[in-house]
Amino acid sequence: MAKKNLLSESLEDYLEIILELQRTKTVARSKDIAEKMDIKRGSVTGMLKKLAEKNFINYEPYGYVTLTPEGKKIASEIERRHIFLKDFFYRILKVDEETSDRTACQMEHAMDKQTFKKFRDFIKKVDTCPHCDIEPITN
Amino acid sequence: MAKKNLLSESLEDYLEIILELQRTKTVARSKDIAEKMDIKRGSVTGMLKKLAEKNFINYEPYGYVTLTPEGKKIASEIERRHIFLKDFFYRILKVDEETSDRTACQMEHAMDKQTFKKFRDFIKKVDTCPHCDIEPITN
DNA sequence: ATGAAAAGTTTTATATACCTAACTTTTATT
DNA sequence: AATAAAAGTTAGGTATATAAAACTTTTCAT
Repeated sequence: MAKKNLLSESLEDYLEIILELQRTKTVARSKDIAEKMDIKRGSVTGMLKKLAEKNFINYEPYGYVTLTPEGKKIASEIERRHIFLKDFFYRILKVDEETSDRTACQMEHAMDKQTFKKFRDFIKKVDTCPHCDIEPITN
Repeated sequence: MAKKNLLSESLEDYLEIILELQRTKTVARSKDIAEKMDIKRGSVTGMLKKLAEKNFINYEPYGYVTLTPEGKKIASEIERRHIFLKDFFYRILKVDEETSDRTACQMEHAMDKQTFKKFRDFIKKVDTCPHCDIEPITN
């Protein structure tokens, strides 16, 4: 059985970005979400309503957005994956930064919890293993 | 700049499945595509029309479906990725087969050509390196 | 050769996630 | 306090990918 996520990839991205904005700007504003995602402000409102309905954010019209505990949990998990994957592509595989970021953003939604853990443990082991001195990858 | 694919993930999946059906059943039938993808027959028709319009398949109403050279090229690439990724999850990470298959299916669309090549080369190297004897992963 | 079953198609409808443009609320300036 | 600018919302519209159900074409058994 496919273990279906509660949230679409897109909604997970919103949570991730809201978390990031909370940290860097103290508060998440609709305009900044729109800018980060390169979409229009109007599109954000509807998605915030969905997230509020599912209880992942606190949202009042014209107010600021904050993550609920459940929202924060998911956002943190996605963010951790993003950071790990981007580092893997950028530092280990020597993919350029922009591509590393974009690819991480795609892949962070693709694995279930257990699979991602196995993946991360595997990469970490290889990365830190003194015998596994993988040659720098060349183009 | 995001190097945008010509095809959506969904359309790429259709091509991959058509290729597989061509091999296993000689010919790709609408019904079998629907079954493989767990969708309804009616939904297949519209997607086949799109693929035909973009010149990735040969399609005549009520006829059989075949891949054009361009379609075959893409289908083969996606299939290669699928096989590699599934094997990585299943054999190397010891993820169960169904999950390995599903995760491969998600990830096969996430990386651009160059990034995938680097990923594959990295995994291959670790997998065949006599010093990199990664302990079997335990749950 | 006919009629039923199977396969394929069409039409209408749904959900998701966007956009545009007009409108409202908030904020900031004077 | 008035008002202009900025931020946010709303309403209507688009594209993608699906479903349901009626309809058409093809295939197959007799």
